[in-house]
Amino acid sequence: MNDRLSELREFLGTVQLWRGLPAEQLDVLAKVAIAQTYRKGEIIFLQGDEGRGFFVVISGKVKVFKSSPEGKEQILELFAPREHFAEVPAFDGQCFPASAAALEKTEVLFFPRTIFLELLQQHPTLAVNMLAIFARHLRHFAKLIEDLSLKEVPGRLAAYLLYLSERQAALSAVELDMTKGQLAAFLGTIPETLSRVFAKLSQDGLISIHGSKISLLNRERLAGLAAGRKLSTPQSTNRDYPDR
Amino acid sequence: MNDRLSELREFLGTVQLWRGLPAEQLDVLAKVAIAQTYRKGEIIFLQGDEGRGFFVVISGKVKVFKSSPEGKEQILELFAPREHFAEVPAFDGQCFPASAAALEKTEVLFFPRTIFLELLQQHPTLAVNMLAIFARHLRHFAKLIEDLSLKEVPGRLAAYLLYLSERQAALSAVELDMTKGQLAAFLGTIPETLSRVFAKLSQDGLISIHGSKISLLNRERLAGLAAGRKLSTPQSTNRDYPDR
DNA sequence: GAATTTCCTTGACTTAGATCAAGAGTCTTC
DNA sequence: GAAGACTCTTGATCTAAGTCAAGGAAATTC
Repeated sequence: MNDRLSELREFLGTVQLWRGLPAEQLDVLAKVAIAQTYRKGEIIFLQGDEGRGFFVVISGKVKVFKSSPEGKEQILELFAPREHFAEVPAFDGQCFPASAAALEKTEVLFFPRTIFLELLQQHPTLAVNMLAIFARHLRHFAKLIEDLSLKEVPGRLAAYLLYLSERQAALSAVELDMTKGQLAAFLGTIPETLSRVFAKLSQDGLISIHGSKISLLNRERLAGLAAGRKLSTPQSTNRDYPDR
Repeated sequence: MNDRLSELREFLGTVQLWRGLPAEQLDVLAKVAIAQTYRKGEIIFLQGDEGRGFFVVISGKVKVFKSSPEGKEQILELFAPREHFAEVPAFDGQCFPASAAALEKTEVLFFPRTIFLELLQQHPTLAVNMLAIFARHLRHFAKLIEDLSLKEVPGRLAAYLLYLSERQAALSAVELDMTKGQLAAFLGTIPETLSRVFAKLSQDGLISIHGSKISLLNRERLAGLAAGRKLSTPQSTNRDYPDR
């Protein structure tokens, strides 16, 4: 019994948000945390639901996404163990701005809003942690908006592959960290289109594909694509942007 | 001399971010603030520039935007007097994630990063103000991503018109708060397309247009469009979203 | 108040990407 | 290890929206 609690406390100490919190507070958190388990595909909350608190992933993987009436889906972010999501509704008390679902069997800890707000009052360091987290999300969203609005699918895919290669510290080959269908929803497209784009990049010799392993054969051209240049046009010098 | 300073102090007191700050601190801020003036169309900073601080609008209007090598532009947010922008780079010290330009003759106050961070340390209330501001931006970005990825241009326009009508507390007619060209960039499209969509909605009897004044003739169908339903399909009942 | 610039609209055309449909792999699961 | 269920690919077609081009309406400037 005590074991489980101290184990939990230790886990909480490794979570970004609670960094710098004294041990007694971690104990309090460990006691109020509500463990939940979700099966693969199960919904955790829906856009518009009342935001009663937020979640920390213990194991598994969670997608936070928007969906349209026609069933198309846009993944906003993915969360792995030790990461947390739905902090915004926990903070401002308004409804969830997106939905969340488990991509595989997933365990999370749920923290009710009230405890979160109390701690935020008492520990200024928490507010700074929180600001850093929000700032990261804002940068990520700004990037996503740029991709959706200004880049074509090949550019988005190229950018993602280069990002993966950086994250995995692998120059020549990367391993996709989700299914291609999920990647499509993450890049703002559909599986059919993504499949064709993979085929195209492969044909043009930029990558080669072996299941979920992708070899990056020409980083330079991939980077060009990611920067918004089309495949056909090798390079174009800078140009003026007339004020719209 | 003293007049200008006290005027400035008073102005700063009305800015969201500094809310709750004691008068002496406002004085300090008034002294370190650097006033800047920009002509219509002038760039304030470019994406990638080092983020040395942030800005409060005194008068005029500012757009924060992303642009592609081909010259297409996506406006992320617009800022009016008393609002501030570029808080994220001021907070995390990294480069600006987007560019900013004046849409008309604009006066701003610039606050160097260092002062901002100092105050943040000393006044926990500031961190909470800041969190509220970040939370608002995050919700706005999430909405923009949803619009870009899941809605067509007519839906985005309808949503914007309804938003304006709410903000202006006007049921029957709204006044556009920017040029149609800017609105196009705000909605993730180009002037030609927006113009056609305006014409379409007008033909179909949803709105009528008199310059920058738009009468909303059928809020219900506008709301349907904004929710992602197509113009042709009058309504469709809820449906399952198979897990992708 | 004429002139120049900026902004908006309309038309003809092109295209990226979505949709629909049908197979082909892969992976579970009993 | 066969059955079923996902997941991915490929082809044919459609369409929303971007591009190019040109004319008209407003608004600024001198």
